[in-house]
Amino acid sequence: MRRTTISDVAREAGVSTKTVSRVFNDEPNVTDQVRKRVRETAEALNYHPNVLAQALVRRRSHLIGLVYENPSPSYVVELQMGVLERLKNERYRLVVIPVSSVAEREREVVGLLRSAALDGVVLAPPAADNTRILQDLTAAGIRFARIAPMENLEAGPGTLIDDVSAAREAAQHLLDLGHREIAVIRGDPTHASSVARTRGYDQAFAAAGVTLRPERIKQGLFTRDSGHQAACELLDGADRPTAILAQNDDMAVGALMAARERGIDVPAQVSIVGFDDSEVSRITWPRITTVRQPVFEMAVAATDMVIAQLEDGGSSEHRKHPFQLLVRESSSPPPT
Amino acid sequence: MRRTTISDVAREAGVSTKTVSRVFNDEPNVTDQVRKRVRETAEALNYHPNVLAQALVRRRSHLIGLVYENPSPSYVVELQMGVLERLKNERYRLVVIPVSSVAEREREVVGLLRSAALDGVVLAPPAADNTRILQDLTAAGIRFARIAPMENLEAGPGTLIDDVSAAREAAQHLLDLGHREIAVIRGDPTHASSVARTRGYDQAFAAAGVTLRPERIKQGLFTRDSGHQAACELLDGADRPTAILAQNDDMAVGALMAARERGIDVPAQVSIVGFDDSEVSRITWPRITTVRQPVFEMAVAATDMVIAQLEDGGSSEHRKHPFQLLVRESSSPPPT
DNA sequence: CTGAAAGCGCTAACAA
DNA sequence: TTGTTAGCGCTTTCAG
Repeated sequence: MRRTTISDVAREAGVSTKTVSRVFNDEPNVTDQVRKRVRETAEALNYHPNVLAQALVRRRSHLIGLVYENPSPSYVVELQMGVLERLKNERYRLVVIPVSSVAEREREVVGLLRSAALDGVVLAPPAADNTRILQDLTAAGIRFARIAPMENLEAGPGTLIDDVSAAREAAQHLLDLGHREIAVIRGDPTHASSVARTRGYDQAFAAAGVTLRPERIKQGLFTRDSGHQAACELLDGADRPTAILAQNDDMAVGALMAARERGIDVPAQVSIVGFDDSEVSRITWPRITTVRQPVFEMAVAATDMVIAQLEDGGSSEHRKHPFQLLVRESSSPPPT
Repeated sequence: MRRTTISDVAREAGVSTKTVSRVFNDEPNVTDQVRKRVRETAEALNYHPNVLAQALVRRRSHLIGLVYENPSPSYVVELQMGVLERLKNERYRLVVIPVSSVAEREREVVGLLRSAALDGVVLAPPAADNTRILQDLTAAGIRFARIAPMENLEAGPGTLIDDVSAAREAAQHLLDLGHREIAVIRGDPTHASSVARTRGYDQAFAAAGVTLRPERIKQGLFTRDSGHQAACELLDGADRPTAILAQNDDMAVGALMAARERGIDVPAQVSIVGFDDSEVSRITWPRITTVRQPVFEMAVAATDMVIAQLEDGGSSEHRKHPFQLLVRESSSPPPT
């Protein structure tokens, strides 16, 4: 049993295929009478246009990709929900493209996207900063918009945030509380935001005349496990810091768990500050002081940019998003 | 600047399009010499096969959908990661299809899937139990596999779990600890698992001769907020239960937060037991006692079933997955 | 207002 | 081993 095609309907309704096409695409120049007859025969024959054939001839798959590298599930979830929010009530569908290591696979990524026939993609960090990927995408004619790009800003539109200032405020918060024995858990160094956040922290420390001890700077990977691991080392060390600055909330949660395992009270003995305002930062106890990144809204905006390019050329302007320090229960003055 | 097509390559390499096609599809009957020449001209012309044209003629889009209704983000995340895990190193791509209300939109869902040209779909509850959707899917020739179906088991393959027994064990755990003043927060009644879990609870209560007070049975929606809301009512009521059984972990987390807001110690004053072993159940404090559902593995298995049907007909056998009671820090004997 | 013919870019079937 | 012919199911001319 073959699927019914447009010709079946045309034959049955006694019209040409073009007329059926017109009816299904709400084009003018068809009498209401014919329109009705076509609709009815289509219904009777259980006809549904073959979207692949449409896609081929229209050169549009109506597929939009979301490219991400997965260190932090909560970040990805918000991103994805944002994209889906914008795609709701649109003809476009979301194809999820997880990439194990953008840095290593930059050569393959665009092939991956091409083989999915994507009309456009939303690029999360660190793909958003990868020069090679941006070039290849442009060459392949795949529209894109970026989440929080920090480099190659002229390469295409994106949703910007001021990671440096946001990080500075997070560090300043701890300094204001009186902390001086501060430790830092950095994120994946291949993510530009990690570099930016480090710079922001450093600006705050420099302005306050505080110098971090080298052994108090730990390298994480934006994952909870890496945060846990780093925190273990920090908390088991000879003299424990009074505060930990983690470059995202997942690592902050890892640090919180490490403290809990050791019976170290947060925030009384150690303050913890995260970054992002991920879902997880709100369900732990104590809830984690963090800097809100409007990830959801940024994803909505980026998707909007992709659609705009697809529909009407679209401008390539960036959009700037605000951050906000959220002081919660995981930070307090250092123990006296 | 047009995209290069297979004919461009054929002309340039002095062969027929079919030969180029053979080369790109690794078919036999092409001399190595020709093969090489074709590869080189393709490279020089920057040729990439148009996957939409391939899809049209092969009647295969290589797109697999994941259909879900979103009450619990942590559940969806695990599901999606499972699907992606199985799709890794496959030609298939994942299209995410969130559905606001399966019950209300059952008529539209298959149209939605058809318009995405999906080869197959993984159906999460409650779509997995929707008779109409299963029928339409079969009629449309879209392969599917289901996550934890509870009804229409003969309609197609799925990954089964024994929700009733799992729920019984969760309830039994509280009874064994000595609890008698137990409250229940139910999940969305349109999900069959909610009904099954209720039955499991009831079996345990009946066997122990315990009768729940009607006002201690609250209706939730599987969301954290709904769990929070229900717990507020339970904890503010005249006489507080000594234990709360929530039908998933998100609602359990909501209950935990409600207890915390009121300064009620968990588990000393109130025990809380969840369901699913979601990520969130492990990062709260206390960690939540729950019943592990191997959601990730089930998603892998379901995806496997879809691919099997697509590749080689595939059997339509169900696969059974085990559950496991995980006793953690949120449950203890009732206060004396 | 309607339809015939010519593709979109590819592969299947068959012939050479 | 290679090429020719005919589609896949739709839309786009452009003529009527």
